Amino acid sequence: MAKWLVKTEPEVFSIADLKRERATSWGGVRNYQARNFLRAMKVGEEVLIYHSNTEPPAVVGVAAVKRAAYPDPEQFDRHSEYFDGKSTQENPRWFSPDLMFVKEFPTPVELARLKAERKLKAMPLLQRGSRLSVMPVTADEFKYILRLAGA
DNA sequence: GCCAACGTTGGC
DNA sequence: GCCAACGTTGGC
Repeated sequence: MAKWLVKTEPEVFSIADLKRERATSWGGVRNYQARNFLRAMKVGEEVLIYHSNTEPPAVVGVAAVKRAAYPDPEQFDRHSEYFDGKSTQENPRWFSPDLMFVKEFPTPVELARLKAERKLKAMPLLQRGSRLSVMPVTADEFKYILRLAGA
């Protein structure tokens, strides 16, 4: 089973929102590399939730894949900011899985902390200039981050 | 198909 | 608010 990490801006959608809603469609991703990772997610796989563009940026908890990726309906909605005129029902471009809340860390693992860990230095999240919003995490990295969270 | 211009991301 | 990094767009 693969492990994953997804970024979200807490001002837009936070882990507290996910906790309250129990599950959500992880939509609006409009980057091909990230899209490919979303499509590779399988039901039951675990996903680290990362808060970006906030102070401090941090891994804040865990979700799980509830439903494998399906075409993101917003790409067909002319009034959505995620509308894509080049997508068709027959040939959708963008996909979103459903993610469900698993747990929120009592203590978030801050970006500065992740950066200080040699074992995590290969994570795309920590690469200079990486803007990838969905990425795979190795089993070791996943375990290690849970340990840093005291979870 | 190249590549400059532009927009976005996201840490700081 | 700044700006580096990167992806996308569009003229040619």
